[in-house]
Amino acid sequence: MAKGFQTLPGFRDFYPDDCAARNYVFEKWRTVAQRYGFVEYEGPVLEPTDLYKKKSGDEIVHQLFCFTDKGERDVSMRPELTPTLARMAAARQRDFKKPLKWFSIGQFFRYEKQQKGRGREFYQFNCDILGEPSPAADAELVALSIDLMRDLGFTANDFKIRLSDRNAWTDFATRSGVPTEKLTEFLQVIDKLERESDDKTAAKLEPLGISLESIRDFIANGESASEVITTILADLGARGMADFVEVDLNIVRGLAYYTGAVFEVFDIGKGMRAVAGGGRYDELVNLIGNVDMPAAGFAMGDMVITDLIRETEAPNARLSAGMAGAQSVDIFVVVADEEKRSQSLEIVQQLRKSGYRVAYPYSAAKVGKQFQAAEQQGAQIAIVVGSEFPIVTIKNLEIRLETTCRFEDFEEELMKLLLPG
RNA sequence: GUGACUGUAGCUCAGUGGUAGAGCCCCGGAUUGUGGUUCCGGUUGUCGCGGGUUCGAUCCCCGUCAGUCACCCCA
Repeated sequence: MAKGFQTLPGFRDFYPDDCAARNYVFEKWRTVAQRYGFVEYEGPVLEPTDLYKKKSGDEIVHQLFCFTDKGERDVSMRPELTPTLARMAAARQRDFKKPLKWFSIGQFFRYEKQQKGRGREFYQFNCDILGEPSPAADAELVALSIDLMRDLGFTANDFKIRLSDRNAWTDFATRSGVPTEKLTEFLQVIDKLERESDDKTAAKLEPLGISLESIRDFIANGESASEVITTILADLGARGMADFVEVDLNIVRGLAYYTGAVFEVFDIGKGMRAVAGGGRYDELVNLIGNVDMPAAGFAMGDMVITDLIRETEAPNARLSAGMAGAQSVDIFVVVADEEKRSQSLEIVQQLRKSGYRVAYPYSAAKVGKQFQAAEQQGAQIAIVVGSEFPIVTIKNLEIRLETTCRFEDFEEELMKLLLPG
């Protein structure tokens, strides 16, 4: 351990169990997105650094894995997908019917100090609707995130959606006389409202001519703060999802590019972390690709959600079941007599051809050991091939019931054993 | 980038100023063809790395690297 190589800080090895857990999450992401009619896409892992500077400013470079390639290009490992998506959508926007409903599952890199729920490499699910200005698109994304959480095994007791609308705040600011150029600064103050002391917040608000009380009042009446929120709530209510949603104007999200509704998937009681977040960004595609295209989307990272799954009973049970299913075989062929190894192989391949997951021992081993191996690999069925071949024994390992039959009939007998259960 | 805590077998951790243990895991076995229990046996460590104090350090001190957590940030 002291010698040899280790992973770089913030990078992970995925041993089979880790990989199974990761793939379980991926599978949920993918199936729920497809259930909503989203199609999958992917972009390059390496992009010109300017792509990110354009969106986020020059300081972003400190948090990028960036370098100069052999062609003297300034390049970066992607820290997020949205700029790539904006470029792709803009470049071929005439090729696609609107709205575009696209999702992606990919790996991202950020040069940051790692901590709980955050490494230098992670996977992220991105889900976006482009070319659709209606709040119906925002509601659809919220609904998708709710269904995703439910598919993972979470209930309304485990998480909630905190829904907000940046325009509610910009309207509020305008009414209150905040100059346009101070808007971003104002939103930053709102963003930090929950984390900063009242005194500090009040001090920051003073030069903007706004009182903390008026902010509090506004938040208290969030439900009626904007028409968009009302529309989204009605939409989600019609889906029977009202219980999951809470209007919370505290949410504005740090990003400068959000232009309308924003939301976060928030866990309840396990440390109150945001497990996913997103919102409307109607101007970003234009900024990156010079094409006007309204857009909304959200993203979920693998680290926080996996932590949360492991810490919550029902979701964790589902995860374990999913992992076990992915890592087990269906049938174990016991080579009881080495003389019959070639006949065993014939059976093995026939079963595999039929689509079963099949394992068998590579070297001579006692029958007891082989049954142990069958057990350990999660096989439901063992087929014993021994000296009595062409008679073989088929055993259902769960109910410990076995029958014998001729080798020619074993698949038929197999079905009988699998069905009664 | 800042701070706190931690760093002993593959894993979870004991331990003592005189060169180390337990459990789990893994491997083998329990009168030669039937499995989750049980029993027996076995392997493994430059005690994170470098330096210092000391007759001597895994244990004390400094540094470094790594990990964990918090802050910052969070696309």
